[in-house]
Amino acid sequence: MSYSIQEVAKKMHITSYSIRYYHDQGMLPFVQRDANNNRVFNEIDLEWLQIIVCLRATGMPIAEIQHYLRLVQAGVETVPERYRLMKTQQARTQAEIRELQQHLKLIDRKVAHYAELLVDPQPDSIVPDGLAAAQAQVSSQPSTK
Amino acid sequence: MSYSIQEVAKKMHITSYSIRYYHDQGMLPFVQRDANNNRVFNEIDLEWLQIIVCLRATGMPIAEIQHYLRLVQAGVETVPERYRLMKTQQARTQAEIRELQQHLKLIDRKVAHYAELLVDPQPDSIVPDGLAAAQAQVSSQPSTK
DNA sequence: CCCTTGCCTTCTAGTTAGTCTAAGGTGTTA
DNA sequence: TAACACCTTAGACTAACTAGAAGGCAAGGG
Repeated sequence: MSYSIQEVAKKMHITSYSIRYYHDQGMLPFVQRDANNNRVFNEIDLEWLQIIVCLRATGMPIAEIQHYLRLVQAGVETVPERYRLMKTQQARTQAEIRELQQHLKLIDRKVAHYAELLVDPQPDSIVPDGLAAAQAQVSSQPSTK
Repeated sequence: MSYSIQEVAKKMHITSYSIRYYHDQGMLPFVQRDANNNRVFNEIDLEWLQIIVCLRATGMPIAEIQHYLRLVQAGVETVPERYRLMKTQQARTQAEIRELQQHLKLIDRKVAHYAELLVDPQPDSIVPDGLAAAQAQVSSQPSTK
């Protein structure tokens, strides 16, 4: 099976712009062209793109992905470095998930707070968002340390 | 208590560049200056910055954070919109976490695969990274669709 | 008193990773 | 034969930082 750039874009949930960008950066070295110079993607290209999308989404910079690609193409003697690279990425992603979960807690609190206010509106209450307090501060001493 | 920009940067795990950037964008409206024109941050500013960092880390664009800030400053009648905004951000963050967990699975598989290769090296085996297969494809038919 | 160190300032330029527009080619359908 | 849909490239634009240059101010040491 072969696919057009738009089909691939839809399949991968990214834009065709990004795919062209990755291709321009040499990250899709096996993409073919048809008689009209259009890019033609096959299963292998999709597999590669899947990895690129995964690594990008988990925060790996383009340059590092390019390096990884070169390692894979270089053959089995680069397996140790590939292993280290993936281990690092694994740790990075786990950390990122934990961080997001922390941030989510704050958002959950905000949601709960606003839900409460919606049910039981406080007439301009005390310290709701840390902003009522802020405005109190503004009108108090100028506090030049 | 009041803090210098570097102290705040350390506390919040962001750079002083980012803090100045947020301040320049009007997102820290209560930051004071000392006699030397240096920025002086207090607890309220830290609270605000905490929210900014949280919303940015969970993917909210600067413009939307600015909008949220304006809502908070506008008073209680904006609580319904603030609620909707935070609900959206909550959903966005939950989706992002799920997505990262999916991507992590692929990374886990790569790690496991390389770990196996390290213990039991396959002499340039079949379809390890989707690249041995790719190179096979290259040397086969040019496939101009 | 001067000099260095260190932290701050503003302004400006550069970076990353896309994202989009313009101008144009090709192929299918009405 | 024209309209439409799809592709192409080159290059401009964007968001959100990120960094460098040039300089102010205060503390401390010789």
